[in-house]
Amino acid sequence: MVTMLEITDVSVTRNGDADAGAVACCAPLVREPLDAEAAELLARNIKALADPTRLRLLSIVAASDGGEACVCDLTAPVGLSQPTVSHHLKILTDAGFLTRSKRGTWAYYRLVPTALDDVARVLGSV
Amino acid sequence: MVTMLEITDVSVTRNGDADAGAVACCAPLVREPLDAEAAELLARNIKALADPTRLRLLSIVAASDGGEACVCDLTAPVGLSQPTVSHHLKILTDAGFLTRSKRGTWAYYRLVPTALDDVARVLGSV
DNA sequence: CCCATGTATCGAAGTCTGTCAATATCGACT
DNA sequence: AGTCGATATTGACAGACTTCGATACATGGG
Repeated sequence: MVTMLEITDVSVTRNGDADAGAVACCAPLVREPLDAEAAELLARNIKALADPTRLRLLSIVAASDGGEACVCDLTAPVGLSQPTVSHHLKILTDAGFLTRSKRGTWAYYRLVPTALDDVARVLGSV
Repeated sequence: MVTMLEITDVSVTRNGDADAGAVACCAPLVREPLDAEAAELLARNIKALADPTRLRLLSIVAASDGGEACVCDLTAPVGLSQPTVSHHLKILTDAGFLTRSKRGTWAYYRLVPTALDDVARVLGSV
């Protein structure tokens, strides 16, 4: 699918407008009760993960060659339309779990290194 | 709210009917791509956590005296009606994050020790 | 036996979510 | 310019979710 191409443009879009990947906001959740605001914030991040398609997208991107994948590589594995995949990728990017870097006509998505670990750290007590 | 009472009935309900707390189903998510079935299962568990009220309920229960709390102790902190709180507690119980033990007219909820850690382990790569 | 209390269930209203087809946008190549 | 290919956005629709009031289901006490 992806032809050889010299890398010209590398505009990395962290997140269009939504809240940053400030996931590791708080203590391990079982340590002390969350106030309403912290709960709202954490829930918004977890909600981005609470979908089977998005979980698969994350794992596919992570396992892809070079740690990145374009939309065209992702539609077939999850078996959904291109707009739907783009929509899910936007949600994951806005939540801070993915970065988007456009090269030519392709948009390459890549895992944000610590984002998932941060959520894991808040949930778990280990 | 809770009067002293001799412990007679201790019928522990792990989960009424839904899937067990088989959260730690799979590898760390970024290790290898999830198949559709594993993603569906994991997403269902994460979805139970993807709500601010439920996150607060979990943390309040965890921080409660004796590690357990009844519904009457939980409605006030989250500021929602009793049916709504019961509903959220059922979702958390069905997902395997809480256990329900009824003593007298009260229903006491308690954290399932490793449930949250299991989810954290699947998400994180640490 | 009846009542009071704590909890669960039911039904409904409003909102949010996942999905697609259609369309717009952007970049590359001729 | 013109076209083609990859991606994003829009509009629409069905289904799920959150919440509540009303009600039913226990259980313990008079």
